[in-house]
Formats: sequence, C-alpha cells, structure tokens
Amino acid sequence: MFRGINSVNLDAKGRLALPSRYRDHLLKICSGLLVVTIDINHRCLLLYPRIEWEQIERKIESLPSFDTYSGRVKHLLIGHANDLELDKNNRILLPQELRLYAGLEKHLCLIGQGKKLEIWNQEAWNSQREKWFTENMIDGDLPEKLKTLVL
Amino acid sequence: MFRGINSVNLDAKGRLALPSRYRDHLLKICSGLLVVTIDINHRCLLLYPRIEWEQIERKIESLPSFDTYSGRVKHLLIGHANDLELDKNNRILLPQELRLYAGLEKHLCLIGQGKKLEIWNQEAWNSQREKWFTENMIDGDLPEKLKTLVL
DNA sequence: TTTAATAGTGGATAATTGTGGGCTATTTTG
DNA sequence: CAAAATAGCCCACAATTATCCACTATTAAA
Repeated sequence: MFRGINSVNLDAKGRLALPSRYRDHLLKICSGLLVVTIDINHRCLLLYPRIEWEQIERKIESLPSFDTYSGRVKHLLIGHANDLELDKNNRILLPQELRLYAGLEKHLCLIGQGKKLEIWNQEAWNSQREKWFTENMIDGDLPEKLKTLVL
Repeated sequence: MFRGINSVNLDAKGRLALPSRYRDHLLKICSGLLVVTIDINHRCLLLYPRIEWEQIERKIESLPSFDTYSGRVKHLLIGHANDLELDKNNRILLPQELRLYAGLEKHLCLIGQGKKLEIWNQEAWNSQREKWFTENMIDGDLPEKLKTLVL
C-alpha cells in the first residue's frame, strides 16, 4: 500500500528517484516493473506496479464499446500508458509526453494512494490541496458510505 | 483505548516523546508501528496504531471512485498518511509536511480519542476548546443518536 | 533527605539515500 | 552510413536520516 507525501526532484535527464522505502516492496511484487499513465480527473500522472495495472487494464478493456464515456476513458488511460522499469539507483525515467501533460518541472510531489502513486507538479498539488480545504462539503451531496465513515 | 490530555514537547528535530503509559500498550498491539495523518476538520494530526489505521484505510478505499467528495477524502487522508515507528526512547519523528499543516511548534497537546490520538498545537487546542464552550448547540441540528444519548 | 529508577532531552556517529555526471551502447535522424 | 541524440549503467560525492549513547530532570522509594 502506498501512503503519504514525498517531495522529490526531477534531474536534468527527467529521472525521478523513488523514495527508498518503496524500493524493496516494488522489487518484490513486480520486480521493479511499473506502468505510468495519465489521470483523467487531474493534471497528474498515475504510477502502478505492472501487475496492478494489468488488472485495471482488463477492467477498462471490458467497458462497453459503444458508450461514449467508456470509449474516452479507454483511449486516454490505455493510450497514455507507458511501461517503465526501476534502474539500479531506484529511479524511473518519465516520458517527455507525460511530463508535459502534467506540467512536471523540477519539484514534484508523490502522493501515495493505495495501489498507485500519483505524480504531481508540486505547486499544482499545493493549490489543489488548498482548494479542497477551503471548499466545504455539502451535506446532502455526500454518499451514504461517507456519511457513516468513522475515523 | 486512548484517553485524556497530555502536554508534550517537540525537540529540535521534530521528535515527540509519547507518554510512557502508552508505551507497553503500543508495543503489544502493534509493535510500535503507527500511522499519522491529518484531520480534515481541524488543523491537527491523527495518530493511529498501524492495525487500526489499516481498517480505516480499507473503508476509505472502498469509497466510490467517481464521487467528488469521496475522492477528496481519499486524497487528503491517505495522501497525508505516514508510517511511523517508535524509537528506543519511545519517540516518533513527525514529518515536516505534517508539522507545518498542523502548525506544530514546541508545545503540543496529545488528546486521547479512543482508537486514536490527536496531536494539536497547544494554543490551537486551547482556543478551539474555548470556542466549543461558547458556541451553543442548536437543537434541530442534532442527529437522533446524540439527542438520545445518556451520559 | 538521600538514593534509585524511570522518563525526557539532546547530540555525535554511522549508515543510508539522493544527486550529478561520465561513459558506453543503442536508437534515431539526416 | 555517419553523426547526433537518447537511454542505461555505474561511480562518487553530498546531504539527509536513523541509531545509539549519555546527560538531565523528575518521580518514586528507602
């Protein structure tokens, strides 16, 4: 499970060093084989262990072909998915195409989100986060599961 | 079960000594493995024994993916959750990111809240408490369970 | 009141991690 | 086919972090 924030830097070659605490785990579950793709809700990237991604890909592929939104999701997610591999220094090289999509510059945030990691431009993350804090949730709009969540 | 208030100090490195009365209990139930994350309603942190947190995390993860509010809760709670471990002196190191969020300086309060501990900046806690005392509860807004609560 | 024990604090050292860059192999382009 | 660009691999230095140890303060016991 991925959790928590890490701020990391891209080097001049576009390489990103993953926090070392993830290293052993990734080598174990997927031999360092990863997949990166875009997030459709935010301008950020999603990083999956290859085996996790393959399960998700199967689900995406089984979406109904003639539904407009399903087709769009398929195109965007699968179309932007790239295979990556950890190098021996625990780094990955992000494709330029995706770096541009997410507006990644030197300073990034890695956000653990369970099965995946999100890769954000640091400023983009900060302002998104502030937005979430200041916008109030409207009671009537909350799904039942959320209303009854006990922390 | 965590109960009661403790005031504690952060040292220069951002380490926090847990009250020793919690030590044995924590070693027993989770071998000193903890998770700290942010509270979304107040500017304070939540500290869970790892096993307690994992149960909550599972509930959060099962929230619907395409619901706006659920996505927000997921991002904020799981995204800010950090694994921690007690050191040999019964201390934890709070990540800088979270210290900033909760405005933690030298003087803190630990508030026992059942399965979790809340970590507050001491002054922030005092003024929040004052606020609660002066704000009146409005009868019509109380949920049924609270109306029928017998103390 | 003295002594002992535990808890709390601070800091030095050792180990690990992050970062940059050089070299080579491979791919792309003209 | 040559030249340039890209990608992978490796090493070395710098910076950060974890671990350990020692000192002080506080509490409890004799």
